[in-house]
Amino acid sequence: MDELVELDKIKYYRRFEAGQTIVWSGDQMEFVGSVVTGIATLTQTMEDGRTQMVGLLLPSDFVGRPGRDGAAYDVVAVSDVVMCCFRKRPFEKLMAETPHIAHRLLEMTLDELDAAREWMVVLGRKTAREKIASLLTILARRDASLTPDGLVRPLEFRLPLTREAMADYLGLTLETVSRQISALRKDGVIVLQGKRHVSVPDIGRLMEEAGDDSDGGFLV
Amino acid sequence: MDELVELDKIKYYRRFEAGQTIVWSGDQMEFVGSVVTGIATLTQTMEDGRTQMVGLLLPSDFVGRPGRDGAAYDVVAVSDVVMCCFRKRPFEKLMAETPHIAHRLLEMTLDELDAAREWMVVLGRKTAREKIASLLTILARRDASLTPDGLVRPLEFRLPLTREAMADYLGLTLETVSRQISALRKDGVIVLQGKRHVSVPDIGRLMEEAGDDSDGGFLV
DNA sequence: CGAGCACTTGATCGCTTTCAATAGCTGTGG
DNA sequence: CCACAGCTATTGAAAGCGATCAAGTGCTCG
Repeated sequence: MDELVELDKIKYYRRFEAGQTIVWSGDQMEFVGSVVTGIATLTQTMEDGRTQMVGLLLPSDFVGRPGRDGAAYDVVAVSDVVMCCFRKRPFEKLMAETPHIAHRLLEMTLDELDAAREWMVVLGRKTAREKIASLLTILARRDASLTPDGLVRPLEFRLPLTREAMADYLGLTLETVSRQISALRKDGVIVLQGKRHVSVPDIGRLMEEAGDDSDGGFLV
Repeated sequence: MDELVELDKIKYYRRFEAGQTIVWSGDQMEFVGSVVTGIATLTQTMEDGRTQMVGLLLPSDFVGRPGRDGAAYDVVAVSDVVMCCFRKRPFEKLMAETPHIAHRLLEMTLDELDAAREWMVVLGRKTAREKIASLLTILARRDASLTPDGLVRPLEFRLPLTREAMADYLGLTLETVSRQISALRKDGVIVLQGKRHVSVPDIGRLMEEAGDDSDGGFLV
């Protein structure tokens, strides 16, 4: 794997604090990279201040658009974030020379496109309650897939996002997010320990609430 | 350009009638290709029948996911459609051998991803009126970019979608679409000749209504 | 202890949906 | 030629869901 050696030579790490903007929309991007630890968001803001999250970056997710100069969206660190970065020009050069990297990038971009389209259904057609359940399902799945041993029961995870960030992801207001989370808790779909720790007694139930065709309680 | 010759060898054309489903979600896809003439949509349907369009395929747009077996969405011909197809296996083989094709495909996928994210803002944060104006802006822009001479004024185009298809694109009901189109017409933002022919006296005005930061009346 | 922040909860408003009736168009068959 | 079915689109009235406005709670950190 020669290309990994080559990638190693040009990689470096950067650390960002929670709340810090990693990239400003419209700016030149001098690097591409991937999230190592922490959570970041991709957001678009309209002139009047309405904002919509268009991507949620969890560890292992790629950031940047090889071949494009400007950043299309703000990238904001939600928690403290460590990123593995490659300077853009050397990375693009390497990409041009190593087909394997381009292929891998295409795969990842297709995955992102699928995720974006899945999210369009959530935004366009789901109720507030279904939106919340959908987000929780995704977070639960991502969390479980990162746990090496596979199926952890009972399913528990920490909410990485504030109510406002969830609202921006879901096209809702933070008040509605809060109300729907309370409602799911009252109905026993989720159990909260504090404001940020969620446990899901029955993932199948949660997926039903999300309106997805789950018909099974298993992940992945 | 050797790869074009190779592509030529494996390409063929298929014709689909308006209303016909080109690909069923979940089915194996035996080809990839691109739209030559006509309009098709990518849609996702929930079990209870709610449907959301997640892509609009105009001439030159690519269809298919190299490296993936199943189709993720229904592809439906809105008008009569002619597609240029390549059998999937030979195409993938060619792609593996010719880095240029993989690069081109990555470019196109990044474009689609941008379009999907732009649409997430529309779905999540815009009002019904802004949604309609956004769709009309996109159609006007696509239409103009296809006209070889560039800037055609006055801006006129045929609406390729039914009210219901627009509703599915915008996450609205067809009644709301109808009402908002009527409202934009009453306010002079657009002029209708019949139900399907639109002319836009002032594209800047339309873009303002879309809530986008236009600050200029020029296209592209 | 008080300021600041994230969150919750309540009351009301209004936009979009829902339900329903009607119009216009096209094609078919008596 | 007209009647009628079937489809697309428009319009009206009423209902409902989420937004908005407004307190108030609980936690952390100075």
